[in-house]
Amino acid sequence: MSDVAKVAGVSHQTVSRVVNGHPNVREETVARVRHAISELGYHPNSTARALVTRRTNVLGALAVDTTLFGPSQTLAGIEQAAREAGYFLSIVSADDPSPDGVAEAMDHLVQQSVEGCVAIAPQRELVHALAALPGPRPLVAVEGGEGAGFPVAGVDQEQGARDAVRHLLDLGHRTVHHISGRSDWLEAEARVHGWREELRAAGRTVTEPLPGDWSPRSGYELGRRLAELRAEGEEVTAVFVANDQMAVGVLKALHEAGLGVPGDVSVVGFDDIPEAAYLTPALTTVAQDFTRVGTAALELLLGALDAPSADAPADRTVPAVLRVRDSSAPPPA
Amino acid sequence: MSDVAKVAGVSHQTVSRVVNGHPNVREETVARVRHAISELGYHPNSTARALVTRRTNVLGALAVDTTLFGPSQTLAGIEQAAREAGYFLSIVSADDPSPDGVAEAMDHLVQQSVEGCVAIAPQRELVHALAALPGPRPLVAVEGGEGAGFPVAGVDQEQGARDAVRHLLDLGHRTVHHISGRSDWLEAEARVHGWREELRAAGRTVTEPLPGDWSPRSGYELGRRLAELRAEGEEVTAVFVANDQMAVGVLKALHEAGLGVPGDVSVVGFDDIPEAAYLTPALTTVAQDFTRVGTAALELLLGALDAPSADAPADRTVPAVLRVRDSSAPPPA
DNA sequence: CTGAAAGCGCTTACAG
DNA sequence: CTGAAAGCGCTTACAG
Repeated sequence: MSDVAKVAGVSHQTVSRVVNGHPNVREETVARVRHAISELGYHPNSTARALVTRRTNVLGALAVDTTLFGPSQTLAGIEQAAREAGYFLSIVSADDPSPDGVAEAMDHLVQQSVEGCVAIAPQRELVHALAALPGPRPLVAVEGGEGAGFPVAGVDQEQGARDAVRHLLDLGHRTVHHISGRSDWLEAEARVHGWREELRAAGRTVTEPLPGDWSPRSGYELGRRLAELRAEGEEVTAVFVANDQMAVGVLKALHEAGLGVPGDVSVVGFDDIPEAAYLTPALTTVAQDFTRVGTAALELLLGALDAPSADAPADRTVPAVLRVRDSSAPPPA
Repeated sequence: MSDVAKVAGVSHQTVSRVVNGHPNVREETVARVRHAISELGYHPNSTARALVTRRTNVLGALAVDTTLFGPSQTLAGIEQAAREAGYFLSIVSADDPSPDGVAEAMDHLVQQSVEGCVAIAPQRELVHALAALPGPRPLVAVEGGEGAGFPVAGVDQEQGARDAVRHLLDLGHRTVHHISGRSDWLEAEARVHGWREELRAAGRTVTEPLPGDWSPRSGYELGRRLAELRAEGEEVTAVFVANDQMAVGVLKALHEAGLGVPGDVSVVGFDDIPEAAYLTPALTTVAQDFTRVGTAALELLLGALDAPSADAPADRTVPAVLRVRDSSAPPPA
């Protein structure tokens, strides 16, 4: 900056003024300074600026298992929103949702003096660990479940699950089986809950959920189990699968068992991954708008940054939307 | 820090010494300082430190379309490797590979004073834009293609493609059709090249590649085209599809056309997405180890950081590995 | 083993 | 409209 000042023949604070667009600088001076800046290829040192303004302009993001579709999409949404708001985004992943793992990850963010943080926190354990930590504040959670002391942005999982079940019931199925996600995930729990409640509200039998782990493999195994149940005489005509990846496995298992979808069994997934519409049969599923969730989370964070004292910031819930395709139909006559 | 010094009854630079683990501090002093630190919940200000050491400890990552499996996996690999190396990772995405879009994204990184940058640069245009930019340096590219002036880490796309074709040829197919990826992507080009060369080396007919765009939808459309070609009398017994998502669409199109896989047509994909093994039939594909690519990219960057003068840093190539499953078999008799 | 001094590159009042 | 001064919170030689 002092080099620029020298070349332009002004003091370094005049340079600062033009860099920061302050008024009260003669036009000709501005021009001279700008010229010197581009001539020297000068870039303001963000570190020095941050030191004096006490604003780093960086936000932190805690990411989890990005091999999963949802988390990786959400992260992209957050990044985009952060950049639009003029912030830098520093990410750290927590492969390990234990208190220690989370503490280490958050410490990384704290060390960096982030101004705030959004945590993708789909697991119950992770949310608890986050709440217990001094960590960076303000903090907003994505898919985190309420009551942990920070605002939450997420998709209305329960509504999505209810819509899926209702769709199947409307088709004429007497009940709907469920293959659930990892039990430590809040989303898995919310979908189980929505599924169960919709069934109860309709006065239908509620079977035991088959516990999956989100992976195609577990979907496959549980799909086989479903076929066995059917072979044993249980009425299995429809299944709501907690995510599309498992649904892929279910489709395969059912096919191998000689069961037609949707002829014998209807299948509904969750997520609407890009492949969903091109599976055989095209998968009926519940779409989540992860980009909107990311944007909503960032709005919440920005709000907290603007008004740190505001108590009880409202959560943000994005609706889930059912997309009916070819894997669901009326039950066999 | 001065508060800590006061509480511990030492000067602030002694505090600095214990924080930075310098030798030559009396044990008892260290203990007193540590005590004061934890009592006050003190965290060193990374900004102030960065200002004086001239090291921000942050690395930048340029990400592209993270809805795609590969890029999002690679990013995760980079993040992990960066953290292990003690760096922070700031990400910025370039949805737009044009010079302007890239310039804006890289500028964001420059403003942040990153010490180096790894760019996921799968498109030719993006690589050129990167090379033309003053941008942050050192810079290493992932999947970027050589000759742009910075080291590159990536999977051996050509070898992967050749392996896929060889596998099909060994099965007895006379030739192999190809559904390619987005033509502006270097990986798409490398796979086309590998496919073509392997066919040529074996003296087989090289058909015109069918140009896809990576999406399941384009796979579906091109799969239909393939079925038409076959109906018109062309010998279509095997197809190498440039990624698994398109292969999903191809499988659907073939199925709808009444063509069996692998009975009538063998299909081989690329990527080995989690769903691949659970499609019907389980997809033979070429796996890429994105985590290793991310790690390799970071090693390259760290090397460049250590020895900025080292000329012609070697590129790093990770082998692709063919995974034979159920979608490939000998041609119909 | 420990402290006084200088300085990293900026911005923010304060003068003029 | 513009400059001299102080200070953000650290680290790095330099003394002692």
